[in-house]
Amino acid sequence: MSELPQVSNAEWEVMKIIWDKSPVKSSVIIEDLENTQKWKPKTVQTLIRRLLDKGVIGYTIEGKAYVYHFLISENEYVSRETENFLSKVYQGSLSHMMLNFVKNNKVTEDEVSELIKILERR
Amino acid sequence: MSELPQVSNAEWEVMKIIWDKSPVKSSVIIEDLENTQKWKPKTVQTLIRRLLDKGVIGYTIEGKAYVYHFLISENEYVSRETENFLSKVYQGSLSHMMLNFVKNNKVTEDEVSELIKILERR
DNA sequence: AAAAATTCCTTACAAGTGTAATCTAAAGTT
DNA sequence: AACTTTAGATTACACTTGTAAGGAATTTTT
Repeated sequence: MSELPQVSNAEWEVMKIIWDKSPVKSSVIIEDLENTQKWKPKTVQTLIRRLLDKGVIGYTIEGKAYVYHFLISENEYVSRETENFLSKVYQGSLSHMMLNFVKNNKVTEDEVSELIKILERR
Repeated sequence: MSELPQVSNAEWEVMKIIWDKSPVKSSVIIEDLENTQKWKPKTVQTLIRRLLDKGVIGYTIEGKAYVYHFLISENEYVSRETENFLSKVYQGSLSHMMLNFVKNNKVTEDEVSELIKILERR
């Protein structure tokens, strides 16, 4: 199902926190992004609201503030983003991507051994 | 230099053709995308125009029609897109991505051997 | 209780995007 | 030369996104 709502880049930053810390109060999200992204609290609240509207997150009320949680898992989104990216840039092929990395010397010696280890341990 | 202009997804489809066939007449681009994407000729022309405005492509006049060529290489864009993607989704780490692929069984046996071959041949 | 602070909801607004249609000028056809 | 076709330029228009500010209600502080 292509039912995953779109999540913009800015919204993605909010999702990272929610995936990480869910359930989480907005104050925590706001503080985090105020530091890491220099976003105003109002900006963050807009992003949270949009994610609610899109049905990507939900909340329960706990005393005064809302406590947010994700409704769609990180894995679903990561998978979709990855597929989209690979098909857009590398004809959908991970090997293509790897080839390009190697060809352009974008991987260090160490990383190469790590990658091989990961692949062999499969 | 972060001077690479943004290229949207739809524009990217146009670029793929231009990178592939440059120098190329608009009629060729239009026909291609009419088939592969079901886009109207006018839509494609808009995209071409925007790429011109952004300075991603240029043209020379040849008789009646323009002949387009890229001004920024595919490699530059592929690199940037890849970096953006990795840093957004996998904390900038190719190993992370690979780990995820392996963990979620997103690679076939064959692809694994191919990847290893690519890595070893480096 | 009044004042202040917090948190959510509503509104804003420009730039970018997807997806074209219309207008205009040049070139080809009759 | 008039007519038709083609291709670029201009205009359109709604939706998304980044980036907030203003209002309202509720809670906390004094």
